[in-house]
Amino acid sequence: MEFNVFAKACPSRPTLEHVTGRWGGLTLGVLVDGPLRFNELRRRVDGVSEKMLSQTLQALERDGLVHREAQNTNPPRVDYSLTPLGRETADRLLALIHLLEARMPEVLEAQKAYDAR
Amino acid sequence: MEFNVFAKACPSRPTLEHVTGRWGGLTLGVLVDGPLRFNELRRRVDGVSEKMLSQTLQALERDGLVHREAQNTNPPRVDYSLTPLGRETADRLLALIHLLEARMPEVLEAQKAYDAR
DNA sequence: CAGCATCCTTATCGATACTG
DNA sequence: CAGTATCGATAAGGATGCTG
Repeated sequence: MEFNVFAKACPSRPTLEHVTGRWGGLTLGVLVDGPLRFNELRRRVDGVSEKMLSQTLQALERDGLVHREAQNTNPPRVDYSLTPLGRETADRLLALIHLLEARMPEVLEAQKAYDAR
Repeated sequence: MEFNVFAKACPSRPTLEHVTGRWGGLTLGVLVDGPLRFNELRRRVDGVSEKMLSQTLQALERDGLVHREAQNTNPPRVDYSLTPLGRETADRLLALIHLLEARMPEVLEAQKAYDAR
């Protein structure tokens, strides 16, 4: 079977959107450093709301990229971690993120030039 | 200077969003094969509307990832191509896309398992 | 702590019509 | 051909209150 994200109806496209979406990428990104709990994640992914983080984690879990482990204690404790596939995905994502971060001076330069026209 | 996409106000975050956004990534992805004209792009990025493609291209051009070359002929002809930075970015993006496409069976499997609970 | 439910505001998007 | 302008539907997102 062939998958192609460039095709409108390909099932790979929703998954790509989860991974590259506003919060999906950042969530995967912070999880490469190891498992994190819900509120820990919230703090690291600066700006994400409870609701969005929750939704994002569910989508990533459903895609098999994130593993959710709930301990039935009081207070409750839930650990989120990357699956093997999640880690591979996150690695590629971080390669992109690091490139962009490193080249931001160039980007800002281009923006200034564009706006000056 | 330090850039960090995980920080809410970092200027790198909008750029990451342009690159990983719904249409930005696909647009960069098809441009790796060489320069394309507007309507050619529209056809290849299946599902994108005129408006979204236009906006996407402007954002990518402003970030210095895409080069726009307009010829003042009649009918008009405009070629879009990747800048060197755009190409490096697209390469990383494609690495991610190809990984996901290759592993979609695994993803679909995980989704089925998730939904069955 | 780790969420879900609800409401409400805002941005996104697509469709349509139009221009140089 | 390569767009821009405008509008209405829809979805994303934030704030708040509540639960086990």
